[in-house]
Order: sequence, then C-alpha cells, then structure tokens
Amino acid sequence: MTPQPNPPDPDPAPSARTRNAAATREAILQSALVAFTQHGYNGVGVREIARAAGVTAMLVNRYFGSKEQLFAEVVDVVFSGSTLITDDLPSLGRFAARGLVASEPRSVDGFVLMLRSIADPRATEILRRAIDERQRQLEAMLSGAHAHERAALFLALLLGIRAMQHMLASPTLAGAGEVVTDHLEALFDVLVERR
Amino acid sequence: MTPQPNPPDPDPAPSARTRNAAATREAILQSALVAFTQHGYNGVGVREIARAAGVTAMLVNRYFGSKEQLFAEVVDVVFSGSTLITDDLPSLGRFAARGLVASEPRSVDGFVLMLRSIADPRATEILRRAIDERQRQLEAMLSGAHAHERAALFLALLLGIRAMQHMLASPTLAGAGEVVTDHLEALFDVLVERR
DNA sequence: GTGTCATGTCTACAAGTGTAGACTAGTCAC
DNA sequence: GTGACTAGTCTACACTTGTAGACATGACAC
Repeated sequence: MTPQPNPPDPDPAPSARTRNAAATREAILQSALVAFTQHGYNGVGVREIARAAGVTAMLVNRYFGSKEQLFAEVVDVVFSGSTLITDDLPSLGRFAARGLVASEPRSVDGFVLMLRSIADPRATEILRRAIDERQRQLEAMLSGAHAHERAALFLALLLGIRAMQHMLASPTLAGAGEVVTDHLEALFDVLVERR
Repeated sequence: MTPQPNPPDPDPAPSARTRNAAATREAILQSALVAFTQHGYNGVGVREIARAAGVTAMLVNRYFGSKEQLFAEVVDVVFSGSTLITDDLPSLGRFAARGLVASEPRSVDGFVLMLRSIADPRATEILRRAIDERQRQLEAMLSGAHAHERAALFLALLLGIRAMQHMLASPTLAGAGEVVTDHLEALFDVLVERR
C-alpha cells in the first residue's frame, strides 16, 4: 500500500528516453549549455541542469566527472560552432556587425556564455583557453602589422557589444537597426583594414 | 585559567577603531568595494567582507540592510568617481584609450565591478541603472546624429576592453603599450567624430 | 528464463549562504 | 559614579550547494 508515499518530488522526469546512455549524456550537455548561457557557471546548480534533462543530479557527475568538467565540455561545444567570425577577410567586419544585431535573445552564444560565467575563477580559467584559441585564429586572418593587438581588440568589441545587449539589456543595442549596424561595421573595419 | 579557551577564531579583528559608527560603516563600504570588484556579487560573502573590515557579518546588515543594498551603495560610490570619461569632447577618445591601458590591475574600476557581477539578476538590475545614467551623460556630450547609439557603442567598447584585460587576463591588452593605445584611440574616435 | 552489467536513483553529508534575534559592552551626559 | 543608548558580537536557523556511496532496475546475451 505504498505506491508513492512521498509526494514531495516535483520532478515528472519525462522518461521518454529510458536507458540510453548517449542520448542522456547529450540531453545533459544541451541542458547545461542553455543553463550556463542563461545564468552563468555559478548561477545554476547541477540539480537544475539535471532536472531540465530529465535525470538525477548524480548522473551529471557520473557522465562528466564534475560540474567544472561539464562546463569545460560545454565551452568546447559552443566555441566549436561559428561565433560571429567568418573566413572571408573582406566581409569580416560586415559579418560580425550583422551577426551581432541579428541574433535573437534566445540563441546560445559563446560570448554571452563567457560573460555570464566570468566571475568564477575556475570558469575563467577554462574560458581563457577558449578565447586564446579564438584570438590566435583571428590573428592569423588579420595579417599585417599588429595583427595580435587588432585581434584582441576585435574580440573585445564583440564581448562588449554582447555585454550591453544581453547582460545589461541595453534597449539601444538589443533591438538594433541599420544605424547600429553601420557604426559597428565602421568600428570593425578599423581593425580589419588597418595596416 | 581560561584566557583564550577557543583558538578556532582566525579573526584578529584589528580593533584599532573602537565604537566609531561612521568609520566602521566606511570600512565596510571600502571592503565591499574591493571584494565585489575582485570576486563579483556572488563570489564573495558578507562574512568575508565583514572580516576584511574587522567586524562581524551582522554589522553589514545592520548598517546597509542587506547584501543587495550594500552592493547598490558600492555601485553608487564607484560610478560617482571618474570612470574613463572626460568632459572635454575633443580628447574624449584619447582620454579613454590612455586610461584603459594605463590602469594598474589593482585599481577599482566601475566596468570591472560591472562585469564581475553581471551574472546575478539582482546585481544586474542595479548595474543597469548605473550604466543607463552613464549612457545618458555620454549621449549629451556626443552631440550630433545618432548620439544615443554612439554612446551605447562607446560604453560597449569600454566594457569589452575591460573584460579582456581583467577577466580573461589577456596579455595583449593587459600590459598594453603604444600600439594598443593608438588603435583604441582610432576606435573611440570613430564614435566621437562621427556625424 | 536467467545472469550480468551498465544505467539511473535515493539518501546523506559536510560546507557555505544570508539573515534574524538575543545578548554584551563601550561611551557619553549628568 | 551611574544610567542609558548605541555599537558590536554570538548563536542559530533555514536553505542551497557539489558530491560520495549504496542501492535499484532496465536491456541484452545466452
């Protein structure tokens, strides 16, 4: 006569996926990706991530070792995708400018993830490696004098815009139009065309 | 025979200041200013802030109401000081560029405080008001077309540079020299001189 | 059917959080 | 000296955090 003696479990656990390791791991990763992007490394707990994935908190550590390692894998995944940088040098500035203003708020973006998690030292260490690689990649494209410095400034500009847009929810830059795009392109072009 | 029966108190508590409300309040505020700037709103606890000020955690709430209100007052104080913006329009870009690269890592800066605390929703709400005011002030100076957008982009650039310098500890922009200063000035001038 | 192992859950712990209330003690007026 | 008020402390609570270990359970080979 004890079917569910304890109702304090507000966790429906979809359970559509039963005993599928790969799918479960992927579900946790996706859940973590969204959660970390929205609330930052410190702003979300493993229980919350697990619940959104339909599993228990312990499975997170089982599959990823620790919260920190999970975060590192999330960072890897996010920065594998295209983040506002194209291979075509002449249109680099235009691409970044349009990408910045065109993105809807819901999208997961590497720079937003970065900014939201930048307070925690462990997260920062992981993020530093990711941005370093991004900088090297950009530096190789921006050939010419002071490519190193210009690449760093390019990334700084990307980060700053994202900070104003998502973190501080600037109405000016969040729902931006032609004017902002044009100014942004001008800024990026200073760094791209500089020689 | 019980001079100090309990040595588990690792809190020397300077106590040079005895029963001075104003000085204690100021000490807590300064301690919070440094702590919040270094570790962010979520990265530091009231006990830690209090200990650095030589008092007990409860005094923080006694003087400031709550951690959140303490943070709000810290933000007010920091953004009252000069933060990389001058009243002289022609040298605005030069001033910001030089200020950014000249600052030593130990200094308390409003934009660093902002970036470190940007993850917490309560802190963000407070910071949003601060940056909004800063933007209005800047917008009034940058007269001409699209002053609103140019001001927002100006602040975004400041934030981005600070993010790369302090948070991600970019060696390129942290210990920066003439090259970075020149590029930065060129970027700011795009926003200042644009008409 | 049955054994076996990976997959997933439950309970628990130790640490840390912000804060409330009761308490102690210093300082100033008289 | 002494009373009174304020500056400061102590203990405690309710909560959340990441994680460890023991336990349950589903799926597949034979």
